[in-house]
Amino acid sequence: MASERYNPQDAEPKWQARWAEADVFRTENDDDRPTYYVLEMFPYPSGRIHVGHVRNYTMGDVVARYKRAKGFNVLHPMGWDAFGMPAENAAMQNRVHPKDWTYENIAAMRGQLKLMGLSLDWSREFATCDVEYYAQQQFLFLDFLEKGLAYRRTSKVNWDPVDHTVLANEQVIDGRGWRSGALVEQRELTQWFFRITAYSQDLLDALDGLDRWPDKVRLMQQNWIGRSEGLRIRFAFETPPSGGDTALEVFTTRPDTLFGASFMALSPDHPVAQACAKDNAALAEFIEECRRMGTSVTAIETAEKKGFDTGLRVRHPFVEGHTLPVYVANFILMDYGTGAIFGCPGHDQRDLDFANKYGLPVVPVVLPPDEDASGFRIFEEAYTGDGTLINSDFLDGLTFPDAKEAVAKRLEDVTLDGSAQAERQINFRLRDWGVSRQRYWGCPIPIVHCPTCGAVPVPKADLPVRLPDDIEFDKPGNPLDRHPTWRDVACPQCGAAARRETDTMDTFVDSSWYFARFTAPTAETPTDTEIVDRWLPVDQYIGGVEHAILHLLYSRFFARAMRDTGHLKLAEPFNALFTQGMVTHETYRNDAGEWINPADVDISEREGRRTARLAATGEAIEIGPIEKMSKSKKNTIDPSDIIETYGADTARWFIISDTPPDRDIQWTDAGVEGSQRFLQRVWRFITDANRIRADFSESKPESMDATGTEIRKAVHKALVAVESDIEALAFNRAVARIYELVNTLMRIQQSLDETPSPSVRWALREAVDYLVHMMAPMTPHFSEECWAMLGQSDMVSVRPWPNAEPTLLVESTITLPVQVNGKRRDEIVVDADASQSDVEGAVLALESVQKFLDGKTPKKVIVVPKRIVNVVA
RNA sequence: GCGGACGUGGUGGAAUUGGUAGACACAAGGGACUUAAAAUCCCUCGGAGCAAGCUCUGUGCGGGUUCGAGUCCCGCCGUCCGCACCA
Repeated sequence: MASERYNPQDAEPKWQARWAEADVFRTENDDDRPTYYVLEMFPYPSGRIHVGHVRNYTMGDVVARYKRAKGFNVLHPMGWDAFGMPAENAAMQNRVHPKDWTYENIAAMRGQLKLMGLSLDWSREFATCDVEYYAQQQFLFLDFLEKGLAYRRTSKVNWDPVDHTVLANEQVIDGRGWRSGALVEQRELTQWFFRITAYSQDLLDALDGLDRWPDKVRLMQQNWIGRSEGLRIRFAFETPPSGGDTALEVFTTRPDTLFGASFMALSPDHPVAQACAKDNAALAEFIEECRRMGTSVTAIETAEKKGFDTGLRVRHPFVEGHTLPVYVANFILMDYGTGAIFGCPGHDQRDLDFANKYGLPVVPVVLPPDEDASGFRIFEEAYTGDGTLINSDFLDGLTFPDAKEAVAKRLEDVTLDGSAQAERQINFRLRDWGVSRQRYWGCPIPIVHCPTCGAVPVPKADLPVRLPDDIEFDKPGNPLDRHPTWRDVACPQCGAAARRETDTMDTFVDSSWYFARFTAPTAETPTDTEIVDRWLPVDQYIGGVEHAILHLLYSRFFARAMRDTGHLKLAEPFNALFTQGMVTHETYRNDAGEWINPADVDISEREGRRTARLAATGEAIEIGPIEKMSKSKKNTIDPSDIIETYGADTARWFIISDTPPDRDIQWTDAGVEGSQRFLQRVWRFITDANRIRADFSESKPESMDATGTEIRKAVHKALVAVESDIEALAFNRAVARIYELVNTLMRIQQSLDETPSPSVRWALREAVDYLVHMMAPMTPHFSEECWAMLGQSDMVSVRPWPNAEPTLLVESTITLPVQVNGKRRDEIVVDADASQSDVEGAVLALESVQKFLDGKTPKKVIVVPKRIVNVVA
């Protein structure tokens, strides 16, 4: 029976096996065709794939399959971002080795991904925890070290005293460790850094050239890099502090407000503050208090501006005899600028709050354009806008850019202790990237610490530094520190007893260059320079917007650092970036307020009213808001369940339908079932068409009849539309085009008589052929099954994309809407090449237009060729 | 606080970038087929007015530019996101 249903449970494993057998998705590096590298952000092997992965990898696969059909040599690899804390947490909780846990998860997830029918070159697969990969990363580290792009210094860190580890700022919640809940301490630790700031300006400038990145991401990176131009000014101390410098340096972007300065403020960590605290117990206590306050968001928002007068005073650079008090203040950051500011209360809100609290003078020096100088006062609100200078001696009357320039010029020429009192400076918010982690499950930093030679790089001949397998997780902290033998080595330089560096690298390092490694995953060096330059930059990178800053910025840094160490030739790794939206789902709760998984809920809808019940017991369930899928709200869907029930193609089709791929998509059962129904509908259509279509060997009739032409026009127009939609990653529009085409074709097919003409039969053959091709990137198994049904012996996955015939895309006549006074009143069919005056004449003759003109002559007739006609009465 | 994005039927969303608003889909309602269900097919579906062709109205709100505005400009309202004591 030809009307059998399409059965994905049989078809999908069959085609997956056929693809694997023929090895059709293996990519060779030496191939004459143009290259196309499409990459989706590789997953962390948590154990199960989630629907977000399905969305991400389906989008990439559509592009990969489409580009392959378009004649490109496509690189579409997959790997695993496999180092990281969850493996160690699992080790502590379940007494499994992080390595076993990780590789088992990878095996499970690889199996799940294979069920999706992705056209991946699995021969290039690797995990970042493979020693072959992290060994190469250690080479890179040594090369960076040699170039000064990696270095070591002490730095303040958030230290969790219970877990014995450093925490990132995001892992500190209200001053406590996110896992342990312990009060976080500030500790000075010696840490390894990558000198990302060496490229601050370049990373910023090059954003302009990334015109195929979302503006949003570029802007976020721009803000993150945070360039500001200003002046570094030295204020002479009236009486220098003990052992300190003779002048205090500050950075400011508002040198124009210098005459409004009424105090100086130091960070509690500023050397001068530290020095003063030595003989001032009260100040030492104040500094301690500032430290305890913490860095959490709420602490910062609610904290009162507080200060402590050190008793020191500095001289105003322009006003002879005028001195300013020096405070230590809790709102000054040590790691921005110089860790010291001059406070101008009139034009900075924080400075104003501070000045009001401590009774310091408030002198307005910038007058808003619409204010009168004599009446202008500042009380509770600082004026931060534009204006002209007042109360400022030689600056009076200048606009504020001019004033900035005037101050800079004058201070550059004034000397203080033999050097200029000020210099222009560009400051960045971006800081060097601390990569040390006190963790086991990461890439070991290839360094040996020798009591005499210091930090000595492990010679390249001795690489890799392998992670030892025999470790214990019985105590918190880094097990490498407690390993009985691993850390004890001879110094590579002097041979004396020395210790290995036990810190491992931040896992963001692993993901900063994996895209390069995919081009030659077994090379003896980090990259094969010959091959990597052929593939990079990645033509299309696809992933979540949550990586807009860190991962993408680090990767851009790595490309530059790898270029400067000879591993690459380019600076920008990703030519085009696409950030996909999240997957959301309704939430459900029972009477007790517990979250319920969608799989356990039955939904019914009558007269627009939706109700939910627990499938097992019939208990009423409350339907909550639609939210991002999360374990905590239990509103997750397991892709494996969906694939088992409906097949991968249904899941793939659903996830790219309807919603634009950069927006959040709502997962609904109804939507999935709709996708399933559509595939069955196409199956029926092709089955029916197959009965009446012409044989593939039959030649094209000399001339097409009207119905044949109608079919062909619909098909060829859909083809070019689908092409441009896929090129634009507008998969939802491509899907809508295909729906439209199938509707049209089915309508025509239903109206055919018993024995259609040769033209129609031939057109129908072409129609199903093209339809199968158009759907193949989205629903590959289904398309193969259709292709086989049409009697083809090869696979549609290796077939070229069909060509549209230009003559079928143009119409000889067009339908123009006719407006009278901007309102649509009628439409008119005209020749495509009709002259404007012909169109105008025809429109004015229309009865509908006459009716609205009411015998009068129109003032004006606007004819927009091939668009619209508007009659102005 | 600073920066940015968005607002279209019951729902997801189209709209060739200033030219027929609501393509396509989901949901809902009605009908056909069936002993029945599933599956499938047909019809209706922004609002108001008449049975219907038809008319008016309609893209968060208020103005403006234009022959013509979902699209451009100004001012509000709302939602979401990023950064945040950055001098």
